[in-house]
Amino acid sequence: MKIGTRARYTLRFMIALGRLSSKGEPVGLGEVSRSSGISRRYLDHLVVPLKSASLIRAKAGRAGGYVLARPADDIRLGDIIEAAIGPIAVTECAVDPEACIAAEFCDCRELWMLINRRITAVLNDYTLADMLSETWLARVQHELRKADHEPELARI
Amino acid sequence: MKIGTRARYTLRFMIALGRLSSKGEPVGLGEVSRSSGISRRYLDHLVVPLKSASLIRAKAGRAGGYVLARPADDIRLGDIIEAAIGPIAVTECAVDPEACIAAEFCDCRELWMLINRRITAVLNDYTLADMLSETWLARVQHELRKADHEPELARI
DNA sequence: CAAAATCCTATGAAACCACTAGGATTTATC
DNA sequence: GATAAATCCTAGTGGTTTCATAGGATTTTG
Repeated sequence: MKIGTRARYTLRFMIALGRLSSKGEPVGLGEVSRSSGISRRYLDHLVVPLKSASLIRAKAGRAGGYVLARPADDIRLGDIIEAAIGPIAVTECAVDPEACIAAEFCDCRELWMLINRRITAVLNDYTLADMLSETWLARVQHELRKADHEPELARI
Repeated sequence: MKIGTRARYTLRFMIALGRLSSKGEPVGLGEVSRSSGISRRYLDHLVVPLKSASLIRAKAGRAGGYVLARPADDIRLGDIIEAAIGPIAVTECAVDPEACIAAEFCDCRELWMLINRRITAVLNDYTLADMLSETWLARVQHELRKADHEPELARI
């Protein structure tokens, strides 16, 4: 039930890239490394699946680097996470009904499916642009309060 | 982002126990093993944290076994899962604000918190009694359709 | 006492994760 | 065309966690 550093760092990378490449100029991994605190060598890895998924574009050679392949508001957080670690599937059976070997014993499948949906719902509701915007924090904190059933508890 | 067999088997164990011990008689692990398809030896392990969390009670010796320590409608699914694998925390920082070392770089904490809340919300909304009831499947499938924004798609 | 159960400790195999490393290739600039 | 700066490709390692089995000690009831 953990989200590993792979997914977390990948998201942080995309946020950093979104900030640094706003002018459309390629950004080198060295610069991203400095501004995100992720080791240059590790970034090398994170970048591969993002490229395969066409979320970023690379320009090789001197003065090369990476750019977002699409506008940030067209990149859902789920796209990023799935590129990093594959499809969201808290269990096999949550995603593939056939994968449930113990169907005769086990009534848990719909529960795992429900949890899976709740996670993907969050990830699909927000885009990279949302996380880059000024109002991001306020928006999520508002959502958090709704979940809490604690309406209107100002914290600023 | 996986829910391991530990948590899944523990839940299945509790469901099986709930069914078998409805009369308040202790149920042996041998019987649970047969009816749940989980190896007797492995059940031995799953049972320990459930007992520590006072979700089940053991009666040792001949004709001993386990019983639910409370009525099933007083046992939330979250209680079971947390007993099995500890607090739900998709990331450290989602649960402990201090755990975020990279706060200066990273704006992801509220996102992980939100996902964490969505998961615990499901787990706290339902009880073991819900999963034991006849209407369980229909209820969850209804929830799933709501999430889909596919209102009223009958499937029976 | 003996059977049937819980209870305790250990261990091994496998998978997964985080990260490092070396070096090949590409390409803009001089 | 050489060079520097970047991407790109392939390995591999150390550590942790997880899944599961096993042996045997202890408890308690018939």
